[in-house]
Amino acid sequence: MGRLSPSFFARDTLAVARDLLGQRLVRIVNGRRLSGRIVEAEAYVGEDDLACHASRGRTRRTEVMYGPPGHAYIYFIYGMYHCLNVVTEAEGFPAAVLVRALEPEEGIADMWAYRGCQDERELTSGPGKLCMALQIDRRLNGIDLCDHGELFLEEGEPIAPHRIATSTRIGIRVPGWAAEAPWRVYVADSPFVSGAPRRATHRAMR
DNA sequence: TATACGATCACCT
DNA sequence: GGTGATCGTATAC
Repeated sequence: MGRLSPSFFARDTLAVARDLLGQRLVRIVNGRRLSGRIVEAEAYVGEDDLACHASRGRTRRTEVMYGPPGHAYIYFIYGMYHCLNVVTEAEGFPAAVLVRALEPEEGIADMWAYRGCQDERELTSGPGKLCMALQIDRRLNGIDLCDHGELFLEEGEPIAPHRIATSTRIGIRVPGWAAEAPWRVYVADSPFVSGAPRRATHRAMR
C-alpha cells in the first residue's frame, strides 16, 4: 500500500480533511500493526480561526502547526487524553486536521487491551479513544507521517461523496463564526464516528 | 509563581 | 441530561 505523500497534505485544509476519510492510519507497536480507516475529521485553519490553537499565535505548543505539512501535531488535553492532528497547507501557515474517529481494521485484539472496553464501536470513536487504542502520545509529536516507521498513513479506498456529511466542530465554544463553521467531516453511515449512533442532521456533500 | 480552563471520556441520574 | 478526573498551557500577577 502506498503512503500519503507531502503533496497530499500541502493543500487546502478542508479538502485534506475530506480526502482523509477512507485513508488508513497505521501504528506499529511491538512490531505489530494497529490500523483503522479514518471516518471522522475536523479542519483547524490558521490564526483567524478562533477554535484553532494557533489563534493565539506561535508558541512552543503550536510550533509544529507552523512547520511542514504531513507532520503530526499531538497535544495533551484535559489532563489525560491525547489528540492526533496532521499538519496541512504550506510551511509557515498554521493549520491541521484533527483525526476524530477510525473504523478499526488491524490489531483489534491489541486495541481491546489498550482501551479496556466491551464494545467494538468504543475502540476508536473519538480523538482521545483512538490515541489510547493506537498508543499515540506526545512522544510522537512533530514526527513526519510521510517518513516514519511507527506512525503513518496509507492510501485506502476513497469514500463515495454521497456518504460524506459535514457539521460544526465538536466541543468548540468560541465567539464568532468559528463555532458555526461546518468544518467537521464524517462518513454518515459509519457506526464508528464519535457519538454514534446519531440521527443524520446534515446533508451529504456533493 | 499562581490560576483558570480545555479540539475528552466515562460514569452518573 | 449532568459532572468529575487531572495536568499542560497560556495568561495574569
